[in-house]
Amino acid sequence: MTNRKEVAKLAGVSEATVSRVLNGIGPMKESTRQRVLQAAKQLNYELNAVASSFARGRSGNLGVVLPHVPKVHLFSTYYFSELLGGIGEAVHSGGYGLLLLFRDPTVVYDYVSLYRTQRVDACIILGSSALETEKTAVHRLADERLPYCVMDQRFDHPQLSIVAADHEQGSYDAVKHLIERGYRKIGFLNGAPQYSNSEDRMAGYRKALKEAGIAEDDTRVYQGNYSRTSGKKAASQVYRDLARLDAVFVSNDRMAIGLMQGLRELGCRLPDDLKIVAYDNSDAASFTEPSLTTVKVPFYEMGRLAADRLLKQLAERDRNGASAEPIREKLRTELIIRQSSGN
Amino acid sequence: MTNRKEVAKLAGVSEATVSRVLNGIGPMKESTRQRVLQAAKQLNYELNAVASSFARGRSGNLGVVLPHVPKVHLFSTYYFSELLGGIGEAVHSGGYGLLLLFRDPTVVYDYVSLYRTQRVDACIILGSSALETEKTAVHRLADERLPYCVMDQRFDHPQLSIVAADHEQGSYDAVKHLIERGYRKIGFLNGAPQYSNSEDRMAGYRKALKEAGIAEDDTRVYQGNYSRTSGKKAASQVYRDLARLDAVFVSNDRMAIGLMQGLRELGCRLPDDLKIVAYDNSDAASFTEPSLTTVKVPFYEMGRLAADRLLKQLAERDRNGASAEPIREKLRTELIIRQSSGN
DNA sequence: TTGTAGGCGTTATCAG
DNA sequence: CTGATAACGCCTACAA
Repeated sequence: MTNRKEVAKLAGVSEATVSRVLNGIGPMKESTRQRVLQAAKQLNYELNAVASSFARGRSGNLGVVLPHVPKVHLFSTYYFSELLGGIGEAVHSGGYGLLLLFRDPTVVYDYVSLYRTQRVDACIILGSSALETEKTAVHRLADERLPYCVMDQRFDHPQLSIVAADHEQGSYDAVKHLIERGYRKIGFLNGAPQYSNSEDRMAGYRKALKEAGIAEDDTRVYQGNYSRTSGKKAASQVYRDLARLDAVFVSNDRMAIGLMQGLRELGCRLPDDLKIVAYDNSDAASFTEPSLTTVKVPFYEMGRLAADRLLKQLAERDRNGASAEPIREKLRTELIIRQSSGN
Repeated sequence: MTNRKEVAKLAGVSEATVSRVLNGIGPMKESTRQRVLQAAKQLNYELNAVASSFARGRSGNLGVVLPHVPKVHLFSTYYFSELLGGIGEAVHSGGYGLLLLFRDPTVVYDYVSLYRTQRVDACIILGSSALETEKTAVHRLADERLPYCVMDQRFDHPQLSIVAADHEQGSYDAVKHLIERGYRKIGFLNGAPQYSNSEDRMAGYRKALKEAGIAEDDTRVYQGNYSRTSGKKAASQVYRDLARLDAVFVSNDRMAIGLMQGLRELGCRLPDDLKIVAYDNSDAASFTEPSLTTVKVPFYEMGRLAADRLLKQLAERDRNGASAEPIREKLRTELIIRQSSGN
């Protein structure tokens, strides 16, 4: 492995000059620059990223923490893949590395350790939940004023860094759409309760009902876990309650797809027998039969935004040592009307 | 940032001993071990990964090179997300880091540079094509005997490291299935030609026709690029040729979905008017209407296999300096029969 | 504009 | 079983 010393020798300059040229730092004579570049090329030399990181005390990586979800191919999920794509774009164009960090389900995760071991300069936490251990772990990050961002999970504390979508509003819009079309017996198939996500949807659902003067009815609320399978499982309950339901609001497209499959197998005709509004606007939403009326969430943009902000914080910190202000962003959703809601 | 020296002092041992304890290397007295562990915990000390990498001369990362595909959210693609998931699983359980490397479309990529800069110890190349520049870049990796693996792209040279699926066989099976059901006018909507992938499918298609004594007819071959949009575009041509077609074999599910959407908009009834066999067995295949008969490809396993092999090579190399044997694997596909082929 | 030199936190080799 | 010590390759004041 050819190193800086050899290049310096060949170019007839000091090692420091080699570094300056390759990092484009400080003023230098063009002729020197050329000589160094020439020598580097001739020797096939490039900066050793690990050594640079070491000397600089920064890894140059942004970490993305991924949850462990049993039996699910995480990346093949619209939610995660879009978030990751957005993050990737920002990280790439910011010149950082993107390090994927897989959570081990058996271990209490210590985010701070990622920084202590210097594997990342900042990190984005996906699939975070409201579990107590999780909450303390995130608080620890905030206490240490480390650059981090939690994705789409609300905590009560206003000083935590979070990029999220406004799921209460999104859900409200979805349910209101059904109400406006004249449906009043509206069920709700929600996802796993440990995400604030799910609570927010519930809040939006309730708000819309209340506003329309429709009494809530817990027996119309079904519980899934965002998987297609859970949607399919819910089908039998929904089918049983069909007489008491005009429509169902479903917390994501995957569950809605499962639900529709299940209902159809039970002999339902959709959307005639039941109107459905789903959530996410994944690719699949446009080609199910009937196509899904659904709430579009800008996951890609959320990922990009979070990463952009973090990189800016890092740059700022390197410039003047400023410690990070919390990132607080809540993005808007948009209702996409298709056939499943009876149009 | 607390470092080894402080821990050594607190534990009353040398720095070397601290390292040995934390790396679990060599024999040591249990009491010493405990003292060191105790001190480390008390000081909140953990090994600095960057410093370790530096001293060891290995980054501890496996890189995954991602192609740039304009206007496509790469991760939201069944193909890439499954591959990535498999790679992730292997890398994670192997204790390595997973570094995502985004190709810049404007730059000729030099894979060797990834190793020279020490950003990765090994890498997996996704979305590789048969372009000349790509071929030389990969050959360079092989010449340098670096640990790498190309995913699902065949090159003529038998010494290159590749994990692939047997797409010729898969395509053959698909077309044969149609022939066995009595269809003889079989079209083919293929993906972008710069992937060996696509050639192989073509070969399988031809082989099946030939074996059944069906004359080839180039006017029944349509060109897409694996995107849904391209499938939808092809719909008008296919529709025009409908009288000369019993069935179409489509190179992936996404295009098939686009094709079906397009055909339906033109007034086709599926599968009555046209039988379709697709490729990939993505999640969507089971909930399109009609559901897709398709060729299942073990992308996840392919990713895992490639990563596993590379990690083994790295371990081997660290143990005895052995330089890597090329990885050569071709995995089997499986035909999944659903409704779109007329069942 | 360029050179000198100290330091970054480990690993690994070699003694003891 | 443990300690001392020389790398590792680069960055960055500071000096010239």
